[in-house]
Amino acid sequence: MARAYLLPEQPSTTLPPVDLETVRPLLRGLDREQRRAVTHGDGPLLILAGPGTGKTEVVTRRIAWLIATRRARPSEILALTFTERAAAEMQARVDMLVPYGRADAAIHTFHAFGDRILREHAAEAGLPAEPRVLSRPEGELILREELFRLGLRRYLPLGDPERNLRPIADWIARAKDAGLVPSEIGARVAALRASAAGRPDAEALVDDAEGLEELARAWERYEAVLRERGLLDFGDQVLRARLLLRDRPGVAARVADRFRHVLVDEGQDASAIQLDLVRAIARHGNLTVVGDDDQAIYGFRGAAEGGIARLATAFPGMRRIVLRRSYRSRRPILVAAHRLIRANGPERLAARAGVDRPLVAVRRGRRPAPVTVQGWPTDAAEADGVADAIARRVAEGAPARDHAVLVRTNGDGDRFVRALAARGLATWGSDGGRLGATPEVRELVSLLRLALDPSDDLLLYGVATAAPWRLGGSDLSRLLAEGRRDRRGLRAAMDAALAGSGLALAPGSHAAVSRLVRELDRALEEIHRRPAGDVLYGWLRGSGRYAELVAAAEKGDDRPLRRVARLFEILRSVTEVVPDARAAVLLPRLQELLAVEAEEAEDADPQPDAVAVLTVHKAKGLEFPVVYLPGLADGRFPARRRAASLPAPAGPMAEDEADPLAEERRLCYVALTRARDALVLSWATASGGSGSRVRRPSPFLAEATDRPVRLPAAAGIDALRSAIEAVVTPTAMDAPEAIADDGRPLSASRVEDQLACPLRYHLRHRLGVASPEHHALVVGQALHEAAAAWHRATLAGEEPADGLLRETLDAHWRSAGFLSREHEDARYAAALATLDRFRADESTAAASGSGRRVVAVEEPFAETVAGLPVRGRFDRIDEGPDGIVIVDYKSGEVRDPRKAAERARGSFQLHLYALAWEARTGELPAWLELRFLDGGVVGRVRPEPARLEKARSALREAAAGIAAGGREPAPDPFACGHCPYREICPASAA
DNA sequence: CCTGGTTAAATTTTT
DNA sequence: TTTAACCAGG
Repeated sequence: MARAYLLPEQPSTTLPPVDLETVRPLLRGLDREQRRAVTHGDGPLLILAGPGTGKTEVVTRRIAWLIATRRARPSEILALTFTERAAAEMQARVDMLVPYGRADAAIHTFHAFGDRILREHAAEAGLPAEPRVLSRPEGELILREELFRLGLRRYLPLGDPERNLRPIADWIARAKDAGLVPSEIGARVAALRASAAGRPDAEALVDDAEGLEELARAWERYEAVLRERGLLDFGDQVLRARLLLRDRPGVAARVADRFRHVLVDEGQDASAIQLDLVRAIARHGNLTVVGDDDQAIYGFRGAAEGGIARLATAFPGMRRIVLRRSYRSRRPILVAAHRLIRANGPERLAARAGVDRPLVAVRRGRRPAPVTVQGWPTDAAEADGVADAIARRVAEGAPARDHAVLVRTNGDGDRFVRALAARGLATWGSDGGRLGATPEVRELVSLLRLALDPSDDLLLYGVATAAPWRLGGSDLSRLLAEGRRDRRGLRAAMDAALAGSGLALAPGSHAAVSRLVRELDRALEEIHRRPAGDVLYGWLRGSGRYAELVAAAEKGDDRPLRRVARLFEILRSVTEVVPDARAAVLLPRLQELLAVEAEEAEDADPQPDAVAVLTVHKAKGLEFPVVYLPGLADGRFPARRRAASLPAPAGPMAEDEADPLAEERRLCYVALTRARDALVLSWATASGGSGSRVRRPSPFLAEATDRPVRLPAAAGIDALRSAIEAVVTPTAMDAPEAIADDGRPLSASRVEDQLACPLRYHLRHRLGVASPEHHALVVGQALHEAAAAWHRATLAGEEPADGLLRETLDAHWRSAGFLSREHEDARYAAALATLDRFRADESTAAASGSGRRVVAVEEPFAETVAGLPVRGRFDRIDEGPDGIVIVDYKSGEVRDPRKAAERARGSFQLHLYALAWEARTGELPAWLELRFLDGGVVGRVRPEPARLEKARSALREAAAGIAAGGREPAPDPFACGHCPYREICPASAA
C-alpha cells in the first residue's frame, strides 16, 4: 500500500530511489485526504483546510515529503506565511520531520522573503545595500515631519493637523497591498471623473477623485523622503520585490528556478500584491496553497477578497483537495459553525466544491455537550455569569488554561478580566499594557515633555509625584496653590520655598524638591542640544532612579528595568530613521513608537494557569477545550461598521463585499471553531449604564443555533430593576443642599469639567494644575480679543481703525502650542482671513439696519442660579427687535449652519448665561447665539423651558458632585483622547 | 412614512 | 467630535 504513495502522481523526471523507511513515518496517522495532499507531486495544488483539519501538519509533512522523495532539495522549497510566529512554528515542525538537520528550506514571512530578494538584488532594485525598514510608527513619524509639505488641504485640518496621520499611513499601506504606485492613482482619478458624468452620485465620485489626488500627492512626497534616506516600509518589502521581478526578467527567472516548490499558508489572508508575487515565482506551477476562505478575516488589513479563487484561476488545472475531518471540535460545535457560515452563500469555496456540510467530527465518545446560549440583562451580569461558570469548573478541577473568553474588541475584554480576577483567576492575552503606558516609561516621557516646556505645571506636577521623588500630600498641593495664587507657577513656588522666601516645606519634601529642581535644570540645559536618550540617561543616573531600578531588579523584579531598557533601545533605533533624535522631534510620535507590548512575548503566549481573554483575531489558530463567546448582541458582534475616513486607493475593497456582514460572520465562524468540547454563546440586553439602549441578540445567534433566541425568564426581574434604576439615578433632582466646594462660584467650564470627569475638575479647579498650551486656545483667544476690540470701538461711537483687528490679533498672538512653524503660519493666515470676513460681516450688518445693536461687550456677571452662585462673562449682548440676544464667540471649524444651530441648542454655557441674565434682569433673553468666527456661521436658539431646566439640573448635579469632593476619573475613549491631563492620568482611556 | 431631535457608543492587526 | 439608531410627532 505505502509503495503507491511513493509514485509521483504525475509523471516527472526520473527520481532516484527513496528509502521507504524515511517516507513511511511522514504519512503515519494521516487520513486519506491529508495523505493525498501530502503526496501530491508536481503541479498546482489547493488544500482547502477548514478549522481543526490538521492544516499545519499537512504543510509541514508535505515539505518533509518533498525532501524525502527527492522531488526538491530543501533549498529549492519556499514556504510563505504571514507572521513570524507561524514561520517559526513551521520551521520547528519541519526540523523534527527532516533528519540530519538538513532542512534548510526557505520558510519565511512574505515580508521577510521580499526583503531577502531586495537585499540580494539591492543594486538592481535601486536600493542601498542595507535598506533600513521602517516600523509602523516610524513611518508616521516621517509623515508627521513632512505634514505641511505633503500638499494636503482637505486632509489637514488646522485645528487638529495630526488627525489624519494614521488614516493616511493606512491608506498608503492599502495602496501598496493593492500593488499600486503613486502614478497609478492618477489613472483611477481619471476613471472616476470619466465615469461620474451623468450619474446621480456624480458629486460624490468627483469628490472622491479630488481626495485621491490629494492623497496621491502626499504619497509621492512620502516616497521621495524614503528614497532620499534609503528607507523601506513594510509595504515596500513585498511591492518592490514584485516590481523587481517584473522589471528584471533575469532576476525573475533565477528566483523561479531556485524555488522549484512554493507553499503558501493561510492563502485567504494574502493581499493582491502578495498573490501576484506568488504567481511570479511559482510560474513553474509547483504551487501549494493552503487556506480557507471561510476564515478570511483580514479584509481591513488589505487581504484580497476571493484571493484563493483568483489563484485557482491563475493556475489552470489546479488540483483541489478538501480536508473534511476536524480533529478538534465535537460535532455540535461543527454543526453550529456550519449553520452560521452557510449564510455566507454559495460563492464560498466549500459550497462550490459541493461539500457545503459540517466538517466530520473525528473525536467521539461520551456524549458531546450541546452548544448553549445564554441571555443576560446587562454586560456586568454577563461578565459575572461567565466568570462564575469558569470559576466553578476550575474549582471542580479543570485547568484554567482550558478556558477562553473570546471577544470582538479589545475593550470588550476588560470586564471579563476584572470579573475573573475577582474570583482569583489569572488571565492572559487581553490587550496587555503597552510599553508607553507603564509607569516607568511614562515618568521618563513626562520628563522629556517637561524639559521642552518647563512652564507646564501639569507636567511638573506629574514628574514630582512620580518616582524617584514621589512628592505628594499637602506640600505639593500647597506649592501648587501658591504658584497659582501669585500666577508665577509651580516652579516659581518651588524655587521660592528652596530660597526660604516662600512656603516652608517638611524636611523630606525640601530635600526632594531641591534635587528635583537640580536634575530638572540639567535636563533643561541639555534638551535642545542632545538626543533624547542622552538626556534621559543623565536624569536616570543623577536622580537616583537608575539605582532604584537596579536595586529592584536585584531583589527579583526586573521588569521595570527591562522596560526602561526597551525604551532606550527604541530611542536608539529610531535615530537610524530620523537622524535628529532630539526630544522635540521624537515626542510627537513617541506614544506610537512606544505602543509595543510592554512585556516581550509574555502576554502573547498561553500562560500555564490562566484563562485566555482574547479578541477573536488573536485567537485565530488557537484552540481551547471550553470557549465562551459573549457579546453576541447586534451592533457589537457583528460590530457596527464605521464609514471610511478616506476614499479607498484601489476602488472597492473587501468591506464592500455584497454582504456587509460576511466578514463579521467569518469572524464569528473562527470564534466558534476554536472550541474543542464546549461552547457557550451569550449576549446582554443592555450595556448596563443608566438609560442604555436595549440591544437585540446578534443575528449570528439564530443563524448558528437555528433556534429562536429568547431572554431567559430569570433575567426579567433584573431587567425591571435596571430599568427602574435607569429612571431614578440620573435625574437626581432632590440633590442635597448643594454648595460649590470652597464657596467659589461655579462657571460654565467648571460645571462642564465636573460632569465630564470629576478627576479633571479636581486637577484643574481644585489643584489648579494648568493645562499645557494648545494652539486652538491661543488662536481662539486672540480672535476673541480682536472681535471684542472691534465692538468696544463701535460701542464708543467710533469707526474702528483700519489696523485695529490685526493689531489686536498680533498683540494677543503667542507662539505657543503649535506643531511647527508652518502650522503657526497657516493658522495665522487663516486667522487674518477670519478677521477679514468678520469685518465684512459686521459692516454689512451695520449697514442693513437690522434693528440690532451691541449694548455690551465682555460683560462680567455674578448671579445666583438655582440657588447656586454662578459667575462668568457675556462675550456680547445685543438688543434686537425681539429683545435681548446673548452672543458667545467660538473659534471651532464649524461651517454648516445646521451644525451651528445644533451646537447652540446643546450649549450648556449659553443656557446658563440665559439663566444668569434672567437672575440679573428678571427677564429671559429673546435669543441665544453662538457665532463661529472661522466658519462665519451663526447658530441661534430660543431659551426654551425644557433646555433651561436641563441646564439647571446639570448645574445642581455638578454642584453636588463638587461638594461631595469626588475625584473619580470617568474614562471615555473619546473624551480622554482630547483631555489635557491624559499624560498624567492613570485612568486615561486614550 | 418621513423628519428632526436626542442619545449612546466609539473595530479588528501583522510586517 | 462624529455617527447612526431610535423615538416622537407631523
